[in-house]
Amino acid sequence: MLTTENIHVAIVEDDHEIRQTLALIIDGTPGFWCKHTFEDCEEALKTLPGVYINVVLMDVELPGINGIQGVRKLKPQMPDTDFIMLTIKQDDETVFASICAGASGYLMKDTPPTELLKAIEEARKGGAPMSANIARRIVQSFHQIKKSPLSDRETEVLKLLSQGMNYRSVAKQLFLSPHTVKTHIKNIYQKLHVNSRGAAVRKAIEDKLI
Amino acid sequence: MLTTENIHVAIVEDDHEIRQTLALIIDGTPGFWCKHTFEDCEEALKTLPGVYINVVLMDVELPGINGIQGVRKLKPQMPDTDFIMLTIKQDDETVFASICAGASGYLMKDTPPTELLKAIEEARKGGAPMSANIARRIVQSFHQIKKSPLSDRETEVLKLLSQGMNYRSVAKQLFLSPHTVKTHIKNIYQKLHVNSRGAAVRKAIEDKLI
DNA sequence: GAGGAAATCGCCCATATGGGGTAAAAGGAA
DNA sequence: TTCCTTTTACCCCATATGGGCGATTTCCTC
Repeated sequence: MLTTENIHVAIVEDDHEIRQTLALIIDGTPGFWCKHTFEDCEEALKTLPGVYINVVLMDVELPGINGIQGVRKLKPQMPDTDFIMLTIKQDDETVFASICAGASGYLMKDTPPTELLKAIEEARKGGAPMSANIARRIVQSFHQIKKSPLSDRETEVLKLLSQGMNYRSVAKQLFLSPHTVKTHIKNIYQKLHVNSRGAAVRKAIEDKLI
Repeated sequence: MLTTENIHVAIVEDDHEIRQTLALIIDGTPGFWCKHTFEDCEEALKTLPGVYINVVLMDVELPGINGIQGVRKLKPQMPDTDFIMLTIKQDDETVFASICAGASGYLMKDTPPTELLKAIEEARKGGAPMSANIARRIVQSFHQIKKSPLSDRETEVLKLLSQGMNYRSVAKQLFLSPHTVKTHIKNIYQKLHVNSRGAAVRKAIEDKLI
């Protein structure tokens, strides 16, 4: 019965004390079982791919192969295992790199034990546990609030262009003269500092204009 | 004293019953105050920019201006206000569009009252409250492990195209004949099922190919 | 060793594109 | 009021583009 089975946890953490503390928290809680602890990724890479583990707590700042590189190597070999990064840093780069590498969650090292256990459960359930400020950072990376340099009409035109339409199709769609469409496009290019469809579409998407 | 002040909440939700239920939950809880309710974005747009509101609960599926468009219009005028989307859908597009529009959180409509209130507080504290599976979707959007249908060369060509280069420039850059570049582009179009620069660039970016 | 992508190069041709202009009406901001 | 932006519309013209063909070589897989 998977639902009543313990969650199998592994820890990769170079600091002896923290490692022991984490292991004690996990083993001291019903439903959790700390199966493996590693001092570094090199050790983890030797053992983890061959064993059954649900959640790996992975320190980010590790000597040698760091936690992010570790996840990048391990995740493809353990697609059903969830990786939760533990870190003292919370700069955007580290957070994103971890997530891109395949981590499911991202917690600060000072996360209280109860939170940590909840996070492990949440990761197992398919969630993406992360400290509130980290979640916000990720969300903010989507925001890009700066307002569009393009007018509504121009945005509309560019959107259609990005769908592969040409002057005539856009004109027909928007009930405009092809000449007008062309004027809009010229203005779009000026505003975006580009001079081709490809570059315009790219810039528009990157800047979330369309 | 901001810390002891009630959290001022507004609701935009077309379903009468849900709207009343949400308002009751909020007004029935110490520390929360439902200041406004709206049936649609049009109404909300008239009133909200002029009032003091901490958190807006915004239905996604609204008649007329939908919740995403609503947030896009409102957020720039209310940068200190947090928007939490409420939805029955959880498809990737909707989630991402919401977040890009400026939403801070994203909850399913069946979120229990206590969770909802926690989410409002969390948003106010600078977090990004979202249902576990939605958080996971966002995280997964970073993963994107699926391999490209384009060959390395084609990817290279498309990347240059997206920067605004034409056949000749690309050819020069890659030490190829313009004919070859054209052939690559034709193949790219075939593989991506498009027939123009704009659409190719768009698809490539959306599928994270370049 | 046959089949199939990938990468390279070529030609023809109708049409789309981008850059250079001009201009007028409507609406908001200074 | 004046100025600017937006939206609409038109002109000319050189060049880029996309679709239709075909071809060789290499390399990988079956």
